[in-house]
Amino acid sequence: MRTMKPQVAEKEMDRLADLAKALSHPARVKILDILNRRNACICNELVDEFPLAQSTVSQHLKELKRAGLIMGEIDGPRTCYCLNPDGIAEMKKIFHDFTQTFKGK
Amino acid sequence: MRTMKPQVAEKEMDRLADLAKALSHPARVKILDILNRRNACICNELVDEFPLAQSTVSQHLKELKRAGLIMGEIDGPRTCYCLNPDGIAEMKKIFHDFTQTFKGK
DNA sequence: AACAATCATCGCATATTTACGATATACGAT
DNA sequence: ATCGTATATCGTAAATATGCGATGATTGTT
Repeated sequence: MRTMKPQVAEKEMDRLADLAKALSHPARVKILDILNRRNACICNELVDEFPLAQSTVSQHLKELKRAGLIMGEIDGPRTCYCLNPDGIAEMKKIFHDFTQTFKGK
Repeated sequence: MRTMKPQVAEKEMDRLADLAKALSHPARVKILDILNRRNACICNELVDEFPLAQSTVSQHLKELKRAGLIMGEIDGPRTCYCLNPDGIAEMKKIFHDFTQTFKGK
């Protein structure tokens, strides 16, 4: 044991950067917030919340899916999006662990 | 009072996205970690920690400064970087508030 | 079968990011 | 004054991100 300091491992920092990238656009943060407050959401409804084209929203959804934060379930001609509990839990843990390493309130 | 749900305001979500952008590169996450574990750090020492050119590290430092997470104090021919306590505190609060809005562990 | 609706993907344009080497600036030492 | 060290900034190239409209694929409806 070389140090006692609460450390965040290299891999966790890489994953943190990856999650942060997924959150690095306001539209994506807001999508997560919407999916959280409603329990799930048809893609269409999401599009209505933004001044963005449908294809653009779809791309943002893809990035959130890539990061493991949401899931999309095909339901007839629609796609129903919801949070991915595992990804959200991981995000909570990693952000918590990281921010906790900093002293102060 | 229109809703009781714990909400993260639009502005906070925008700031979250901005902070996330600053954390969206592994090198920048690691710089914060280094500055946290040592109390402060000469730019030069930082450069040695990465397989990156000095100018590249300097750019990453600039982005972290832009986001308000670090400060650079000129000290003779060197620049001594350290965490910006206010920015770090804000980051902790905003990430905490946001992640807390999600149910589950 | 034809049509409308929903959504992902493609192609493209533009903007931003990332990285580097070269240069400029500032300072300390000789 | 010259030189070396440390660092920021500039110019540039390549990669990635962002946004849009058009197109495709799928499904439900008529």
